[in-house]
Amino acid sequence: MNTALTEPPASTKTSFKAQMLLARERAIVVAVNRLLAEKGFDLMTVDEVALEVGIAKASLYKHFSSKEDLAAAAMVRVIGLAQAFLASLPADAAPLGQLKAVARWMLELQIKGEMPSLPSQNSSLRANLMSNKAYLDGLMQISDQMGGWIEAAQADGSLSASVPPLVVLYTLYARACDPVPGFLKAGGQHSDEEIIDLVLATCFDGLKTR
Amino acid sequence: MNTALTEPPASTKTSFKAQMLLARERAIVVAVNRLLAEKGFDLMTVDEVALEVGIAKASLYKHFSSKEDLAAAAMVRVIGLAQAFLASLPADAAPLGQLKAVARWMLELQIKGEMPSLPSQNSSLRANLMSNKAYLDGLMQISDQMGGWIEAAQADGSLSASVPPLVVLYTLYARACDPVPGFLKAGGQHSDEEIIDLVLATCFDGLKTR
DNA sequence: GTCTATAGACCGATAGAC
DNA sequence: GTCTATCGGTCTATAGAC
Repeated sequence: MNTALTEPPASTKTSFKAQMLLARERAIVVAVNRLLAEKGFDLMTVDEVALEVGIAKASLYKHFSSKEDLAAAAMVRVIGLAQAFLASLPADAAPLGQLKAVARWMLELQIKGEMPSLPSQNSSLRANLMSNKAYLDGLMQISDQMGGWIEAAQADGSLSASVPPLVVLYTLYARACDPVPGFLKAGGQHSDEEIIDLVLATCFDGLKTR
Repeated sequence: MNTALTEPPASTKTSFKAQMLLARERAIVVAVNRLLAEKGFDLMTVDEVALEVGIAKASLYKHFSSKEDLAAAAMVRVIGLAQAFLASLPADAAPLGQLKAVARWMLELQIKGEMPSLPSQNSSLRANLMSNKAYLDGLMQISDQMGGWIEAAQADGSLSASVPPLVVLYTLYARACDPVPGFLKAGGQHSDEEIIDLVLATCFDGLKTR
């Protein structure tokens, strides 16, 4: 056997343990993300999460002190994915194209069943999220970037100037929990790609004839 | 005293009792409707409903045999309201105008906090609703009527022909649970009327410049 | 006096927390 | 693996109508 593998330097020992913890934490968050997308916060049980990860429920509470914290971690993860996607976009593209790309990305995540959705009514959950710095900072950064594109797109005439930028931003965010893709998917008449194209078209072009 | 009031015909005796039952049933359904709009199905408790109506929980179960039945009754009520609204529309108006009117009606109901919203994930609830004839019949009738308008609007060129009618129908239905009005209302920058106009405009005209 | 409907205690199950 | 709270659902004693 390779001694480099069986006898790593002492410094990697703690690093290894830390990495295991990190890996398990990631696994937990991924599981929560999926369950949150599948059943929503209220119907997701902590037991399910532990079962899916394959660890004891008590171990969950070593990482996250409440069910709300679990959900918050999943939201922070998605925010991070969104930030990574935004950063991967070519900086010199047309602003309207950037906005469309973001909307498409959210719809793809949703239709793949990987978009966690929290009930907007649950106040304890909202309070928890609103005191989560990582979530708020990420959301703010995304909103700033998209806000810039929205203003640029209105300035270059591609986006309607009669809709306030905040309304545009919220309308795009709302694609993350749009029920229409799910309805269409259940209908079975369209492929996922067609569904996304249709929803994007109705969102940007409207229902009326152009 | 008026004997006509103190001594009604015998037939009104049972009618009076029945009317009281009916009135209470209506009160229950209205309360459920409000709570369903406010907190959603999962967070609404049967005790709350009983408290709001001012009757004992056991009395609730004289009228409705389960929490799912309560929710279904609220949905049937809203379906009935929608049917009444559709029937009140002038039959000779332009089809696009009819569709806009329906979307506006749904948004108004939602922004007033009177649109019950069920989690689309809860399967026991869905099964219950899907076996409710009154609900299904009402929904079908509404869909037929709106489907007719959609096809007419596409035929007269006012509605985009490149969007399948079913997608149009679902997109309009989705206004009932659109989170954008709630976000805008929380922002406090717009009146309810402005919010509805903005959401309707983005829905029918799209985000892009025309 | 009888009978119905009500109020409110009560039970079992489940889920979050430790 | 345990503890506790909560919630959906039921049971029983009682008040009031006839």
